[in-house]
Amino acid sequence: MIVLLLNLARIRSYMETLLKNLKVEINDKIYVKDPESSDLGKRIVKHSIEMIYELGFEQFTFKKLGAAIKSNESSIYRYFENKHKLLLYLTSWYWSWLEYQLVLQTMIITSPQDKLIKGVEILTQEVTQDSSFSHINEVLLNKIVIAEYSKSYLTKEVDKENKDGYFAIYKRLVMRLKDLIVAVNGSYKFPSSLSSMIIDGALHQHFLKEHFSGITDCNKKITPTSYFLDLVEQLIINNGKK
Amino acid sequence: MIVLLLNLARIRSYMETLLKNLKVEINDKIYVKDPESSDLGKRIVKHSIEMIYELGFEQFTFKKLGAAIKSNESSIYRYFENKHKLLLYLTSWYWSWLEYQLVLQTMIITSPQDKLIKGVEILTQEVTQDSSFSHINEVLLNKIVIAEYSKSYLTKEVDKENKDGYFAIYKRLVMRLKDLIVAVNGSYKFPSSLSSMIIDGALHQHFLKEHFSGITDCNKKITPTSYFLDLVEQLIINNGKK
DNA sequence: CCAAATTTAATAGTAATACTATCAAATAAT
DNA sequence: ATTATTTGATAGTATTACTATTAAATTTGG
Repeated sequence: MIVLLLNLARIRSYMETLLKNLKVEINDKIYVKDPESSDLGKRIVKHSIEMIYELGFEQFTFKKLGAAIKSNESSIYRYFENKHKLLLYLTSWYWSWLEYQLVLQTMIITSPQDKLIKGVEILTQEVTQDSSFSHINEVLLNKIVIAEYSKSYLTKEVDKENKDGYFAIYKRLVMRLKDLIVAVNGSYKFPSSLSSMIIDGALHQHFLKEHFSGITDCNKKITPTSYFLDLVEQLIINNGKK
Repeated sequence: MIVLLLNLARIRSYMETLLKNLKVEINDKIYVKDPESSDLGKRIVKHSIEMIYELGFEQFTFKKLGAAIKSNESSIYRYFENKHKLLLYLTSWYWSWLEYQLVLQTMIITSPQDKLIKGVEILTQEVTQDSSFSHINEVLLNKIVIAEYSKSYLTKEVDKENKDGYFAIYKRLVMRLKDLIVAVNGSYKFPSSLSSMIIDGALHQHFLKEHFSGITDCNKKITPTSYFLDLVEQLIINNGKK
């Protein structure tokens, strides 16, 4: 009984530590003023998600956003230097949210294999319901990440921005999946590449099934998740068992 | 002897058919005027490759290109509607060139496994030497494809442009690799997804090793090719043997 | 090889984008 | 209630992404 209580206490403390680290905390160099700190900031975030989803990143402008929220273009510049920084903010928020899902939902699983399977599921499935956070629509944000995330790092400024930590959350998430892979099969030679490929590849397969359906096996029935689960099973789990 | 001659004749005719289909022929809706048809057109292509490589696609403009080739901005618009179309042209050229490499270099291989291995090598390795085509630098073009290709399809116009056949060469190349996969292991459930993932994933891994080296196992010694070869060996070749 | 047709260069101009600056009005904090 | 901060409104700049026009240069066909 005492052992049980001690374990519970340990688990609780462990969870608290994790949850603290997992708060959606975005590098404050990404914004000029924290959009979470005001009503206007939250409206900027909320409506920018809707507008980028509808118009695409190229057609989206601060002027249009200003009109949509009945605020002024110049006010938006007080929160974000430019739309690139806003995209970095939104995608960082998304990866942070996904990391939170990953850690929370794998925490209670003890089997490394089941942990890995759950992890792959979380990181490759489509987001279908808008949960918890009031002003942020995760369903749309998932679609934005599929269509726009690569534009945030395929720039000439990537090395500088990487140094400034703008991609830290994304990279940490890749490393978490890598750790799950290594835990099942320590002898696999390319755990980091596999992890980064699963996360990026899932975005790509989701894109393909919507737009280039001829070059993917994924569709409404066969999900990217089932493809990547099969992949991981063959490469990591089955070989890990041997 | 006669049999041998007949075979040679058949092989030659087969090669001719293939080479005809493989001529770098780009959908003529991509350009206003064929850049191959004039000296100015070739200079536009040659220098746009150098400029996009140096400046990145966002900073590259027709005005700057005009200045670089000592020609006029308006003259460039007679060849390409806008820089997006120019990017489509360059990347189509690249995929066509790669397809040519793929078909030519796998043609003489009879073993399906060796064919697949060679195919994966061709489609995942870095381009290191500028061959054959006078005014097009394939080494730079490969780097442009790594850094910019996804921008050509991650747009709101993708479905329309896809219907117009702007991505046909790329998709055909994915299908060719898929065919190589199926030839080795017909029971693998996701040959198209694996093929598209290898081609896109190789670009991604090349990017990561240059800019986010922490989340890939690839580097100067461990190439993306060795990673993808191992993948294909485990998923397709070993299981195909069983 | 000369005239006609085509291509290219030069210039100008437009609408939109991506900002910056200024200042007044509204709101919140002490 | 006063002060500080935030927001809104207006204006302005440099650059981009084009289009239009016309003259000069080049190519081509008879």
